[in-house]
Amino acid sequence: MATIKDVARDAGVSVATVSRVFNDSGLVSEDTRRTVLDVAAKLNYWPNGVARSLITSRTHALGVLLPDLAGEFFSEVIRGIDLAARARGLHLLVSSSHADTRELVSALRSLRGRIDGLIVMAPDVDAPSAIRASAGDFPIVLVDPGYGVEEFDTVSIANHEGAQAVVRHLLSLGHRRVATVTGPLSNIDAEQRLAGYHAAMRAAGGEIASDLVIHGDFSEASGRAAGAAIAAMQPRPTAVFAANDYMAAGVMAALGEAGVRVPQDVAVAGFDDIPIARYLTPPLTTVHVGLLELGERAVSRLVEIQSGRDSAVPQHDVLSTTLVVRRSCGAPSGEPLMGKARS
Amino acid sequence: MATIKDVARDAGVSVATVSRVFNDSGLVSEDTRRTVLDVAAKLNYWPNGVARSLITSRTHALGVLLPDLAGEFFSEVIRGIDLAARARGLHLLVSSSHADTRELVSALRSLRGRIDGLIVMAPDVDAPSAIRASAGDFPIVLVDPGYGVEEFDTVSIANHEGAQAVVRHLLSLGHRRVATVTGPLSNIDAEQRLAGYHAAMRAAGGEIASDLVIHGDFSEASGRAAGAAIAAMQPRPTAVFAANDYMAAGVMAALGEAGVRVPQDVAVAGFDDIPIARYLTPPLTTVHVGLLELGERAVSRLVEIQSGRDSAVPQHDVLSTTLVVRRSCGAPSGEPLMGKARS
DNA sequence: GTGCCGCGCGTAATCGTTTACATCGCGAGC
DNA sequence: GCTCGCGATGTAAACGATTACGCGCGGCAC
Repeated sequence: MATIKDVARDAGVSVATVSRVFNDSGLVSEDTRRTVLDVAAKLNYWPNGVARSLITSRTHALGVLLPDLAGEFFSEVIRGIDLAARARGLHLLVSSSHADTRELVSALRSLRGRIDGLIVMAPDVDAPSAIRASAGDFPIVLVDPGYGVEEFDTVSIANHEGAQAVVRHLLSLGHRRVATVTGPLSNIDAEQRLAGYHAAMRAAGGEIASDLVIHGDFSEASGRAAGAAIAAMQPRPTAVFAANDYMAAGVMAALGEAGVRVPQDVAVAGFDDIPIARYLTPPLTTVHVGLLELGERAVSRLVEIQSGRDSAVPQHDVLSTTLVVRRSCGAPSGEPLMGKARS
Repeated sequence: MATIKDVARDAGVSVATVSRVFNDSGLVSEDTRRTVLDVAAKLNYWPNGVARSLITSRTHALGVLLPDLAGEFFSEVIRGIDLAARARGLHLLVSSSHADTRELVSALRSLRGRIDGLIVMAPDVDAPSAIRASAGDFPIVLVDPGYGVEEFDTVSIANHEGAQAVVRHLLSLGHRRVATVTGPLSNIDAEQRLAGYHAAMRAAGGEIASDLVIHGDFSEASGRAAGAAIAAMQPRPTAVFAANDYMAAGVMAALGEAGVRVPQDVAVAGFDDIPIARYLTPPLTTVHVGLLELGERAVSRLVEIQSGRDSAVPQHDVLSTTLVVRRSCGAPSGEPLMGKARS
């Protein structure tokens, strides 16, 4: 592969001039400029990004650490990040499936010097301190972290409000016996969504009972199990709030198999508004989370920090949610059937 | 951030020794080894990846160029790549949403020197030559490219066989009037799947008629439109093969709204077996494509080429498909309802 | 005692750029 | 005619690592 020296030699100029041509740093005559560009094209030359990064200490790449890539939740988040990064001419160095904190630390290390900033989605509670300890000197934004992470910039989801809104909606439709299927207990989203459920139930006179809280793990399978349990309960709840859409899908499938009709016999609602939610039968009432925007905000915050503006104080951005009423809860739908198709 | 020099100074050794410690290249006494490691830990030192890459010309990163990140198809492919890369200690530099070939070329350039190999999913027919012209000196694997790309290593999907198998299955259930909804004409998958449909129809005595071929664009919306059209046809086809699962979902939704029952009135089948396929109502009969394996094979081929083995001749790997019978086609299902849940 | 071997380590070149600083030539101003 | 200023270009020092090569030294064989 041709280097800057080859181009300089063939064009009869110094490497500095070639460099200046490729960096638009003016002060090079139109003639030499053209010559250099011609020679470069002939040699298929393009500046080596790594060498460039070494001297400028800018990589034009952002690191993205995710716990997983499966499912539409992560898929949408990373898509949002990609869109935002692309708009700013940044590359993405992704790394997922970090089972434990140790793996996360080793991933962090190998990113040293390769990225200008980092976006981390770390479900583990002890992750933040590990990150602080082993990260390089690049800025970091935590997406959807736990409580009380003061030291980092964060972007999170208004889980509590969203859950409250959807449960309040179910109560407003006349339901009193509203069950919930939770996510894994250690997960912060799950915890906050459960708290939102409790708050709404208390505030609006829902029935409070421990058997109405069914534990799941965010998977479709756990939703199915919960759905089967709900179908068999005596008396049966008249509504179910699942802490994410995948579990809601499982609940609906299990209810259907047990001969329980949705929404006539039991209303169902989910959380996240992943793309498939609208394609389920019946279309799922859920809480819309701007997953794309989550990524956009993380990237833009990172760029802000880098550019020096506003660097000192970590900011805590909370993404608000919107209730999306579809047919699964039995209320008149607020959304046209063909609307908002995401292709 | 501490550099190798800082560590060398504090540990009272030369930079070469520090380097040797971090590269396990033997020939360093246990005592100095320990000292160096201690000092490094104290200074939070870790070798700078960029500097390392510059001299070794190994980046331990793979580039991934995709047309898009949306939807479960791409999501699964990239997940497969990620899994395979992680298993080999490689990072992923992803870049998506390349509307045209020009954008692809500029992305390719900026990858120069930053990756050890490249995986490209380029739907455009003219892409391969553009890639060859502007790529660096790293190996390239094309995933699911068009016909006749002899110069590159490729991994593709057995579209023709898969489509033939599913259509043959519909015919074996007694259907004769089988419609198909195609993908965009320019897309190679769409073309091959349509060819497979035609081949099966001809071979097994299906009804051949041009109005049975309905054009779509792989989006759920186009599937809905096709479904509405099918519901209104006289006489109505008794089965539909949609060229991907998203369109099949749209077809089923539109049929349902038109009061046409699936599978009693019309059998429906799709292609790809994306994760949501099993959660649709009824669960979708489709052609399973090992999307994860697609990624795995691309990565392993790249690694093979790098390691020098078997470098010369481009290989063309074809991933076979499997028919997955679920309830949407009315045949006895081959899959237990709870089976194969992907979490 | 001498020569040789090999371990442990240091010196310095190198990777491909960017960029501060030096240099050169040339027209303007006096 | 001499200096000054400035635009265009070259020289060389970084950036942070890896690694070929060389060197000192202790032990062993003769």
